[in-house]
Amino acid sequence: LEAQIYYSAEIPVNGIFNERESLWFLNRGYDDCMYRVFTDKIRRAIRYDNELMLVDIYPSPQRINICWLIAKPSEKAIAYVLDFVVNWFDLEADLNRFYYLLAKHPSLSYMAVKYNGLRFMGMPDLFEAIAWCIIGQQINLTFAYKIKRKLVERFGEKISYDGEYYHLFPSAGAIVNAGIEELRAMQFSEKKAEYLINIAHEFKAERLTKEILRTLPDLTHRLKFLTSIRGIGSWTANYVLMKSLKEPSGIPLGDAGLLNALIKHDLIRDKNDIEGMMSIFSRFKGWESYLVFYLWRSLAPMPEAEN
DNA sequence: TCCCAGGGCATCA
DNA sequence: TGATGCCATGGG
Repeated sequence: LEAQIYYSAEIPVNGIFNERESLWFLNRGYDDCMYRVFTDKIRRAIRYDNELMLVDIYPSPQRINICWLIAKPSEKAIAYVLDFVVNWFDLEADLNRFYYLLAKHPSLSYMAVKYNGLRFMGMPDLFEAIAWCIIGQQINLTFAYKIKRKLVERFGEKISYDGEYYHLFPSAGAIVNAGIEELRAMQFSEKKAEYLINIAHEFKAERLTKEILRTLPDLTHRLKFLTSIRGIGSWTANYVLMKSLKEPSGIPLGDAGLLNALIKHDLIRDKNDIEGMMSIFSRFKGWESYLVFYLWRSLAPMPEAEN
């Protein structure tokens, strides 16, 4: 039975795009409760102002098609969703610039071929990105997604469609009303519960927004601003800037996966080899976060053998 | 059992 | 911008 489609739109892609890599990334074995992956599309809920939407997103090499399922969206909501998808899939980057730098590196040049067309997957919602970092600090990803799901199912809005629920990440306003004990019961540590509620207050009071971060002059100032907030250290600040604000030079130094990938490629001696790490990244000015993303990618097996 | 997970902070020197 | 202990729990 065909789903009723109330509106559809398409976004052209700037250059090469490997849609199978994107789908693989979104469905790589973790239980992310923010979307549902089908063989050829992703379905998720998106809110703009007071419009609650459910969309199917069909990625293909030349374009991404979007279909609205629940109701006809307003013009502003359409524009918001298109911008959201462009940021989520990083459709505006010119990957050739990155591949040019990769080609000059003897032990990393293979990535431009093996992961050709892989685009940096972002996290457009800044509050979600920070909350996700707080949750994920120093615990394994499986457990982190488990906690995230509990938080989302308890405090987030949801849409019921075709027998499934589609969730929105909780607003800061919803988390402000959570108690430490309630988050502790969801297996947050005491500190993480404190951090998250405090950060929700910062968002609700609009002392922390994407616009404020964009207004700051450079990466150094943005890092300093973020790390002045309790619970946000260097790793979280860099991760958030690259995932949510498309900061091209963000490097989550100290990241366990990043260090493992660098050691695996024999690019650093050990996890304390800061100079070795800076030496690698100095070759990728303006594309540091892309290198991080590709190094993370290299830790996982290929999605299909014939790739 | 022990160690490590997509860290950060308090404390001590 | 030193080193160490602690937090929470699950998987290898």
